[in-house]
Amino acid sequence: MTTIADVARAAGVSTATVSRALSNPDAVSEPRRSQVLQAAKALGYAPNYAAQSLRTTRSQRIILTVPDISNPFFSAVIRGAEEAALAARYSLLIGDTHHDSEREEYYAAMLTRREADGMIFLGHRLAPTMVALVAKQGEEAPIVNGCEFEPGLNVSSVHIANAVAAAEAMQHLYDLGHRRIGVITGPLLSPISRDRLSGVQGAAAGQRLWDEVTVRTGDFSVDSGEALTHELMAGTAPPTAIFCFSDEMAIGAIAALRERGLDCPRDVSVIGFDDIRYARAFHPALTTISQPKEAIGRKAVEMLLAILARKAEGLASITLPHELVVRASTAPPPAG
Amino acid sequence: MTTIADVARAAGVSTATVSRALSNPDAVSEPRRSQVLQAAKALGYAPNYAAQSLRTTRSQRIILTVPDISNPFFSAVIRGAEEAALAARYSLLIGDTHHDSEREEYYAAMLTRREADGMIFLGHRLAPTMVALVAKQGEEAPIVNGCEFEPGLNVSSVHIANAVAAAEAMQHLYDLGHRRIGVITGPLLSPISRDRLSGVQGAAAGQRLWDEVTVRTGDFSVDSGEALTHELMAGTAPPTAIFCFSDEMAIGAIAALRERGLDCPRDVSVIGFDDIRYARAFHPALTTISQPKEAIGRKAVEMLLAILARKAEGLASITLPHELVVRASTAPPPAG
DNA sequence: CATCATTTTGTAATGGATTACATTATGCAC
DNA sequence: GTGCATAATGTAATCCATTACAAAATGATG
Repeated sequence: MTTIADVARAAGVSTATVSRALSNPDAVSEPRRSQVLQAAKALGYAPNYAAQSLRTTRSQRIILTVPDISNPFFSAVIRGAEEAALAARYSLLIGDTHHDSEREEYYAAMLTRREADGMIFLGHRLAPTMVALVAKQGEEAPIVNGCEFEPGLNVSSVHIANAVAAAEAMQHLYDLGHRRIGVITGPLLSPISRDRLSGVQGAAAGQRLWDEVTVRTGDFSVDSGEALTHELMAGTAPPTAIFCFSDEMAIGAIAALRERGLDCPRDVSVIGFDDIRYARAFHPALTTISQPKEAIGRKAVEMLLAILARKAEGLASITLPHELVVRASTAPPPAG
Repeated sequence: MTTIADVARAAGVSTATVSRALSNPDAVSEPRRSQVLQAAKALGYAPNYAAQSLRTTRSQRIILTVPDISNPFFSAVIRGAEEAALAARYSLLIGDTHHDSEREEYYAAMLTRREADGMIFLGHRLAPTMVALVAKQGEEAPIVNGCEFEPGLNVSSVHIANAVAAAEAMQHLYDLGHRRIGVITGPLLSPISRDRLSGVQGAAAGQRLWDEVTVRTGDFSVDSGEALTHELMAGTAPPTAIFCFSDEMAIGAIAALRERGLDCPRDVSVIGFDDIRYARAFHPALTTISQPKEAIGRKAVEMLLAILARKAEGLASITLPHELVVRASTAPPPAG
């Protein structure tokens, strides 16, 4: 491995000059600078990452944990984060937690070991190590929550207005003429689900139709959407529309309807949440709440970088715009 | 930050003993060991990653580059890789290249800087830095290719038998009675596409029906599947079945058929490739070639670790089993 | 109890870059 | 040409853990 000393020797200067020529060019006179650059190039020199990181106490890394990396919603967020990180010459370390707290803790420990300068977590749970860090460092703690917003955690976050979005989804169904609506939420441990449910309640109450809403708790998966739709449709007076808190569950819901010989949207409307990559190509194309996924990822990184640069002013909770995208999976209820 | 010296002081031993107690417990007598462990715990000590990495010249990191992280095929591979890496106490640095060679080079440079011990790339192109590394280190170069297999690259790889799989897909269509078949490939720069196309040719020639095959070159995206299907169907004597080299293109193909008022599989059968997460839930559920995505990721990591441990014996090119999954998007051609 | 082998522990060098501080070179004014 | 401010460069300490080697402790043997 070529070291800075090799370059220094080749260029006939000190290691200090090499270091400066590379990382702070203005501090070196032109002739030296090109000498150094040339020597570095000739030797194929690249600064050793560990040494640099040890000396500067900066890793230029961000650790991002996701509950499930193969979920296209999360992977879109990751994509945005990666982009923003790259632009700032940071790199992303990705941890798939599989919703498992042991893994969450494992990744959290990376901050302690200074493997990363900061952490972004997409989820609603904070590993004990991180809670301790927040307790100690307060708003200086280099932690940002993406997608969710749990005030008790005391960390900055980026998300959409989940309650508002959910209310809009409901209102869309009411506007189409639906009265009996089934709602399939995500786990109620997550604020995302609770917020959306509040929005549902608000919208329903506004129409004096809360009695006509049936709520079931899913887990965001296709399977749970499918199973719970069967449950909803099996009752007397089944709903004419189903609002799922994720597109995956909406896909499951539509599959269940089909299994029961029902057509979406003719017999039952379905509305999803997220606007994942396949929402448009699916048949029927999903009506859904579009989340600015890439932007959430980008913004989360930017917020984290601001904290790291000590430019953040207190905790921030940023709300990004969502959008109701009406496609083919919703329609007026069948006559009668 | 607490350092090893703090722990040493607190435990009344030397730093060497602390280091040993932590990373090589057998080398330390029982009483000391517990002294040290207790002190470390009390102080909340965790070894500094950069220092450790600098000293040992091991980063315990693997860099994995993907052309598009939000593609569920790749994210499933990543998931498998992450798992295997974690099991070996390595962590994964993920780089989304957006198919962009500059980014490929950027991530490749991480190896040079020793930010990672090895690299796995899902794609068919090797950045110049990596090519140079392979030229220098030969089969010792810590690089593994996932999904594709390009012999000229001289790196080990994990993949399925693409030609065989493609031939099986064609044979499935022939068995159903199809004669005129449209094929939508991926970019022919990638060996994956070329191999699959060879399989198609083999199967068609075996039936003496190569004349009846129409090939179009896509880019694996939903959009290209859609556009090229329109092209295929616009001709005189359009195909009765379409084989797409990715599920995403198959989804696009089915959408195009629907736009033309055609039903899949009644009027035209469609078969995909990959068996992504949504293949099953899509309507009609996709007939496709299932790739062992997680296993590819896992295996790639294992191969890389073997190279790093100098346990690999020469270049390896591992073929994992695929499977034709027949679902609802294929059926016999319409009568007449 | 002396001797030697074996464990255990400590001392200090090491990995490679950055940077405070010291030194030397350069430029400008008179 | 001298003196002084400023720019450029160099010397060496530093970041923190690991580990070769040296030293000390322990135990076994006769």
